Amino acid sequence: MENYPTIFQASSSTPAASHLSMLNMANSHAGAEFQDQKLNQYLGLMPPRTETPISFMNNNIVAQRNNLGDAGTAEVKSDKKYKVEKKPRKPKFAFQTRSQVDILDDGYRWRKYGQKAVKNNRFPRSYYRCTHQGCNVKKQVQRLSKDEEIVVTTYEGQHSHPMQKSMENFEHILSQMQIYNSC
DNA sequence: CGCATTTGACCAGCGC
DNA sequence: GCGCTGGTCAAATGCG
Repeated sequence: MENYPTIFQASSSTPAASHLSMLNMANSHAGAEFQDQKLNQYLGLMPPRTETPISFMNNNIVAQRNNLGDAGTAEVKSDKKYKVEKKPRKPKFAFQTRSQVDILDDGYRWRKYGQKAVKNNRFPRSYYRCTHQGCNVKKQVQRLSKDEEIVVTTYEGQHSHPMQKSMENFEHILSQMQIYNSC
């Protein structure tokens, strides 16, 4: 399995706290300052396969990215029906959250299009696509086998539309993160 | 009825 | 070349 970087480690130990609006920071034009100035800067310039965590916001939240490239928008059609992305692929952003539930409400609507068993993991990986027309943002959701409270959500692409839910969720998540990080 | 989910099949990439 | 694995498709099914 590819080792996607973990952008955030957050906690939402109750289902009611599973809103993750901060995802928008890394994937849309919603305009959080640190997205452009810090996150993109770091993420765009990280050397290949760098494992060094980069801290921002506070010392307990790390951002990492592998070098998947950013020229991956080109797609080719195989001789059959499948659309296959060329490599290098789009940048991916992984969020690691501690949650009882797999489905994190990040303010966007997602449609599940696949599920696969993962090697060395007793939990399947689920594949989701943003249902907004023209927006082909994808995400994968996977629960860790060694710690089944940890849910890794991997985002690919940028939303081309505003999120459909209010930013209240974001504040809620931020407070959750602060609680988590103070532990 | 419309939309979301499930699930088996298919395809591509990679390592051996 | 072959097998394994990840990613996607699409028909069937479920649900409000």
